[in-house]
Amino acid sequence: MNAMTQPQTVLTDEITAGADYEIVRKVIETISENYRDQPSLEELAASVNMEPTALQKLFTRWAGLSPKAFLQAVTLDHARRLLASDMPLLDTAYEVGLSGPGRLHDLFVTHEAMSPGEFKAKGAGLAMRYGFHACPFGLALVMITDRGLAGLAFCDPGGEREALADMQSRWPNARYGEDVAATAPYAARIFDPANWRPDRPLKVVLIGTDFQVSVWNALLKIPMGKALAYSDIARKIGKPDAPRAVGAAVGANPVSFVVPCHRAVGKSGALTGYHWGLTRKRAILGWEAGQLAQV
DNA sequence: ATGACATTCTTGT
DNA sequence: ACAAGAATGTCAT
Repeated sequence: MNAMTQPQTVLTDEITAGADYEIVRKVIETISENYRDQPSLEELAASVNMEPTALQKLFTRWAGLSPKAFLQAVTLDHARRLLASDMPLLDTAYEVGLSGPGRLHDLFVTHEAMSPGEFKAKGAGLAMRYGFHACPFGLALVMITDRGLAGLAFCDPGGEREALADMQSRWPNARYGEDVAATAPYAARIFDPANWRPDRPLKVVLIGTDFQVSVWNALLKIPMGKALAYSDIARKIGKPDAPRAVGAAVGANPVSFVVPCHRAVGKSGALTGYHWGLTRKRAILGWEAGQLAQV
């Protein structure tokens, strides 16, 4: 009955990309459940009924990392190393210095917060356009206003309606309309590192409470390939005793991936929760490790 | 390793 | 206004 609300926007090549992610996702799941046992390529391939070489190729093309290297990247030790680097992340002016070595910079964004009045209206008078697009982590729901990107959510094929409802509940009074042509350029820019350039920053509108916006700001200053503990973020925004509230605020981030909520981890380096699924958090972290490895 | 609880902010009633 | 919940952290077993 809801067939009409299922957007028929997925092109052929995007469908195969989605199917690939399904396989990759299963493998990642297997890896993260048994990473202590160091599952071999053969075992992983068997778990998804594939030839080892085929899986190797698919996985590497997807992540820029072999399954074995990926296994390394989601290990506790690795996350701990990301934390251990004691460079003064949040004290340096992040916007200026990063244009240096080729592709080694992050997605650049300019962001503005919504005025308190607009926030209180829960999106009233806001025209929200949205579209679903294939990305390396499944399907991405991109939502934009005329002031820039306002929302980014993830789902698996078939979960479109649920993801859309999740996002709409955040701004119940906004008007919504599907507009894939308008959102497609955003998706292309966000998920292709080749388009991450300071001269073409991405416009983002942050819609949230003061506390939430300050947390999201802190997240934006974590460079790719680094991570911060929730308690560290709490300290950085001047609320050292509120790590749990930080966790809640991170989880409420409506623009996932662009605001790198996946770079917040537990103090021990353990990957804790993720609104769109812990597997996806691992996938994103592994994918970022692959991007860095390609430089 | 496991579990209780402390502490802060958001949200729905 | 109040109570419950949240993507945590810590301390005691």
